[in-house]
Amino acid sequence: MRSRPPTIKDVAEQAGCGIATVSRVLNGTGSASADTRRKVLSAAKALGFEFSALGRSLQSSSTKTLGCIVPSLANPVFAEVVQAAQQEAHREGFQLILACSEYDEVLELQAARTLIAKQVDGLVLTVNNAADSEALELIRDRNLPCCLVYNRSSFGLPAWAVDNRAAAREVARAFHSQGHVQTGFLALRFHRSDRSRERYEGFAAACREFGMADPLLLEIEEQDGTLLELLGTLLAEHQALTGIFASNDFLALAAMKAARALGKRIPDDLSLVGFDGISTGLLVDPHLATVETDPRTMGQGAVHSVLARLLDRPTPDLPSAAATFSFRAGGSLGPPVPGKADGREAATSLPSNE
Amino acid sequence: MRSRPPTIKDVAEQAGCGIATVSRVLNGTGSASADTRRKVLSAAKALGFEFSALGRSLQSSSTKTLGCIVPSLANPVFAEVVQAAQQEAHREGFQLILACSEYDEVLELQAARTLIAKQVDGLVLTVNNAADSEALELIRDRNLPCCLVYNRSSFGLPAWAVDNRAAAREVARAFHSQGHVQTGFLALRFHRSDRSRERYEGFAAACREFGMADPLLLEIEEQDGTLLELLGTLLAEHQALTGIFASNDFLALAAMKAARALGKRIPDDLSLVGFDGISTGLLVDPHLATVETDPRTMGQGAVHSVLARLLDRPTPDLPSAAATFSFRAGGSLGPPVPGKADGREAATSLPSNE
DNA sequence: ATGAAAGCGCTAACAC
DNA sequence: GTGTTAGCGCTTTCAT
Repeated sequence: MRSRPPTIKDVAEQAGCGIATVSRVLNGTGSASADTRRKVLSAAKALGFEFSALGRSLQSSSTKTLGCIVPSLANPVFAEVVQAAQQEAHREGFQLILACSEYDEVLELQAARTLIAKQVDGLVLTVNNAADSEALELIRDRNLPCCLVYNRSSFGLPAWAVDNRAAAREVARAFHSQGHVQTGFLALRFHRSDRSRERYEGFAAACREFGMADPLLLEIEEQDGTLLELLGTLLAEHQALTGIFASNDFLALAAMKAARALGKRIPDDLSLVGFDGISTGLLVDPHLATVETDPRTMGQGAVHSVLARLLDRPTPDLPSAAATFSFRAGGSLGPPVPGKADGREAATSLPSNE
Repeated sequence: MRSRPPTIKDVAEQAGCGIATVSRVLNGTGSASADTRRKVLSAAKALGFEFSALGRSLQSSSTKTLGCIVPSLANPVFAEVVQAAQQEAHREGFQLILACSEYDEVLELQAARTLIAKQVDGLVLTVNNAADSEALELIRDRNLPCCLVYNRSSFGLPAWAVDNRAAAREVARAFHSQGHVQTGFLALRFHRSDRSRERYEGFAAACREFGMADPLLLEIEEQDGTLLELLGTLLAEHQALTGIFASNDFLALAAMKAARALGKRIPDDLSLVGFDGISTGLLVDPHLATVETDPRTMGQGAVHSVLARLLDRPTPDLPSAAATFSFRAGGSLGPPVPGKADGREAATSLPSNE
């Protein structure tokens, strides 16, 4: 049986004094005679007493807790965001309550409600669609300190975000300078991610700007289970494309795998560019060309912004748009090589040596 | 300015009734006249009232919150564990407070303390060294519902763990059946992870059993920054090894990259086997041979175990040792090919087609 | 220096 | 059917 944890009252009793004295001594606030102090201290130790954050929070109306909502931890980008956010919060004595929206707006709203009910002091979150998120609306209405991550600012909330359109333009520029004309944009859960759509729109606009063909939008709804097969089918249907920009690195890597299964050489038969800059992209051969972002800085920055508001500190500077990403070239991005792709011949080519 | 959120008292006042009535109506407990009900409901809506979990928890001494401690979210295995744990907790109406120990026992203990102070109803965690974790001791002393993940049972706590020794034995068996004799065990943060040590010990014992040479222990302390260089040096120093078992997949993939940079062909010049079964291992070419585990099942199961104890439900069955992993062969594991490794020649070999 | 008491938001036992 | 009240653990006046 779990015996009720000792309370301040138990300590007071054991020490033979009032609860106020215990509070004062243990918190180092107010004064006490050396004798009382000793008695309180030893009583507390004997009982294994620790303050309950509950009573304290109720009293102070501050839980020292931040809510954190991300779509999923399966994407390493969000795992890193959360990890960094947790660390930064911890440094300031705050805990993190984690919720995953699973790319679902209903869950997202529900999570926001729950966290608000738990009286979190602030929130850090990536929403599915910042422009019309009920969760954000709720938070804004409650006037709760909050910062977005990887979403562009919305509802007047601060945001640590990547400039998706500018980044996508760099990708288009890179494809163009390598001589690509027919490209595709590969997206997973397109309608459930404003990031993905911004990347597509920026890419399409830039392709036009550089005189390339409009990129083909290749949407995928399913999850990992059959992902490789779906990609295989998709790639087989669009042999004319010489380059594909994927909405994130994981998808790009999967596409690379699927393309290889089709006998395609990367980048000769098909160039691939991802988005995010996850470390795995550097472990494959050739490495994945991508838009590198910095999830750690984002997560940390977002917490910092929230805490600044909470603790009345100067608001931290948001990074300039240009500083939110950097393009990683080479590897899976090269000039298109004319001629029919063939698995056997491809196999005799030298692997890139980067 | 953020105005104080409305309390039950505000609603009672607005509805012209007592707070108990409000509580009864809004909680659907007890009865009320249709008229009162209507007034309360509309008052609550008008005020945007939501119960504060704080007052409720203080009263019920249950926070509907679970603590979760993992070493890091950088390892996808733990990211998945946490994600699954969060989902399972959510299904039962529980939230998750997340803490990362960063492979540090001090942080681990501190996290446990904080979570206990926050009055979490239970804990799910992976500790650095289960056998002598002060955090576990604390939790055990408090008699708090708790379940370990990826650690073997310790302090009498239930555990959803992989049978590291048995799994490592399968790895040794695989190496042996391919004709390997001189192998190495590559470990990151060896002394900070009982999992890693168990894998090594099981591997070493099994190598002996199969008549192979004792595996060379290759330890690495540093983090990612210079990881590839360190690995390159290490591999260059141990050219005699034909096979390496890495303590986790990420490390194995990094080793693969480093080996290639040295001009080694995988698996001809060097066979590699990882541990965990992260999805990335299937995206590289050749795929990574590894011990597949199921982090989602582990995370979910652990929460389930804790909740069972919390809600007085029958204790779920832990998986049998043999069911905690499965060996994935092929790909980066093949027979050792005699002859000096050379980058140029290696380049002309056919890539594996799995 | 220290104790008594109010009050944070809520639920439940008890009156009426 | 509904209001009053005690009490969950704590901090903080306010007396003494």
